[in-house]
Amino acid sequence: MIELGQLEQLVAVAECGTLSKAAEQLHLSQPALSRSIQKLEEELQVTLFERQKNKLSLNPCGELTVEHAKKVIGQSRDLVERVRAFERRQRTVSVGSCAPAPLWDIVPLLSALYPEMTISSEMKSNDRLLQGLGDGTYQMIVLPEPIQQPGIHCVRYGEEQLYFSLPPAHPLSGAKALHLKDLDGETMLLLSQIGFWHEMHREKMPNTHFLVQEEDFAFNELVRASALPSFTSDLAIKREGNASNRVMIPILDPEAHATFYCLCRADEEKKLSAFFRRIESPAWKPS
Amino acid sequence: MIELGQLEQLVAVAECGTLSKAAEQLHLSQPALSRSIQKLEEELQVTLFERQKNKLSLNPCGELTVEHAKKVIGQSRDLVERVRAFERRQRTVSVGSCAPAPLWDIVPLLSALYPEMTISSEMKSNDRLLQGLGDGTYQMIVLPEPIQQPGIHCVRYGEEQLYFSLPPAHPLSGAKALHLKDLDGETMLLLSQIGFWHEMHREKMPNTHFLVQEEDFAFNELVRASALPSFTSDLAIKREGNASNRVMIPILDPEAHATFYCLCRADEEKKLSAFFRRIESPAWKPS
DNA sequence: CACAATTACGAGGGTCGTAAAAATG
DNA sequence: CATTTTTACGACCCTCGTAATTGTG
Repeated sequence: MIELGQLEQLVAVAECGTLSKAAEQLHLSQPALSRSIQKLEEELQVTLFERQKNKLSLNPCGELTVEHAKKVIGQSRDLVERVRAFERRQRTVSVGSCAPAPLWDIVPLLSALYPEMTISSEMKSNDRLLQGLGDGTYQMIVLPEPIQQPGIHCVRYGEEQLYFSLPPAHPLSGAKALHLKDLDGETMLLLSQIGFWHEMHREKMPNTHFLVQEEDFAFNELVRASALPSFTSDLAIKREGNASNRVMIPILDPEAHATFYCLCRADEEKKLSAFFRRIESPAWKPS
Repeated sequence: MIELGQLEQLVAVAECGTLSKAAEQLHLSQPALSRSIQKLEEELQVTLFERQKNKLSLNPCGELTVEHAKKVIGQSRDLVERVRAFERRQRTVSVGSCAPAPLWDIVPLLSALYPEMTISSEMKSNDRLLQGLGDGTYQMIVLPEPIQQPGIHCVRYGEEQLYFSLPPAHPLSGAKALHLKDLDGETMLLLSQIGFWHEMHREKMPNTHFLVQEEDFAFNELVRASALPSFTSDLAIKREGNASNRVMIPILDPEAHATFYCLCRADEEKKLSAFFRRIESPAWKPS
């Protein structure tokens, strides 16, 4: 039986041009490679090289063999890649979310419920999420609205309320509640990884100058150190505590309030049943 | 590195359902196969089977692997096949002819000129021959007419004259020459392997009842033992001598005279140059 | 004389088979 | 108790590397 190792050796010789160089590349002694090639020719019952005592060069038959060998080798590499990728996917739950807050609870919860699984998560636009749910990129997605579709399982997850985070010296820091337009036109700090909330900011506060921060740490430092207004939410406050020297003022616009829904494909609902049972139970509250 | 042998073993286990049966099929002890499979899983870094102490069954990942393994194995078999076929073709000259007589000389001549080559020959219709010359099935063909085409090399080879072979007792056995229609309507012996001559018989002797013989030996026996008229030709007479107790009478119809031409693709003319030089030399005569 | 391929030969590793163990229906 | 898988162990074959040979530019 012909073996992949032999084909690799043949290709190496073909590409190096000489046995010695190929042997070096293959971490093999040159005599060993010489024998291997001879054995390959024996098993194929075909001579692949022109022998000129001192030189070895592919004959037409050898060139054809190399050509096919590359295909076979490529396909075998492909096999390994695909199988490993498949296995990895079997062992991972991919979650896509429209906003960061739901992931704060969902990822740890999934980790706890499926300890042998890898949990991967990312944020994307609603469109991308739905598409990814369909094509298998995600096993579960979080949207700010319910989807009623055959083949899709949809469960209400929780809510999030947006707040302004103002320094006490701000003129509006005494207000009980505000609208988005009340601060429109000012300069505000904003995190970049906030998912679908970005749309709202663009639409309802078109005149605001946002200083967008990529990093969580940098954002928090600026919030503490500067007098610039920024955003937060009930979930963020629960998670990180009240930022020192900041006043949190709820935002009255309906767009500043989100209700999140967890969706998965109906044919994968069973695998995630433990998760859905948990978030559907009366005891469940986003912490 | 993963090897084809391991993939074959995997496929065998998948198809046999059990290690023992697969081991038997592979002419291998069952423990050895058990280890090989384990090693494959190790190298893939993936478990392929569900282990139930007593039973071994493919998991989804294993099924995927088997699927791809079959492809790789198939492609490697294909490699061997193609390479061997290519090598065989490198070492053979395939000749196609419209009639048997030219091959009597051409095949031995090619064998003598190219002693390291295998000469293969067969008879086909003119259409098939031309097609086969184009697609590489034949390196050379023999037609009863010249072809003037760019990319095709065409050389006159020789001629053949058809004769009636009559028993002395036949009413026409005294004639100096005859036409085909003179014997139309009688019962005649005919060889099956006569190439394009068949068309002529069908067209010019539509009322004749032909007793077609598949075998050369049977035909000759019947010619000797019976009083049935048959055909022969100048080339056949030169080759086999005058059949005892038969009168050979030339046939006057132009269709009973053939001029043969040897054709090859212009891009292969060089390989066959020795042959063409020979048949173009003034000394050449079909023996 | 450096470099390339082949042949010879001894050592080491890997794979095989036999034997034994564990588990199942 | 027959069947199946896995582990243990010793033997053997195969391939490797070193060394030597031959041939070339």
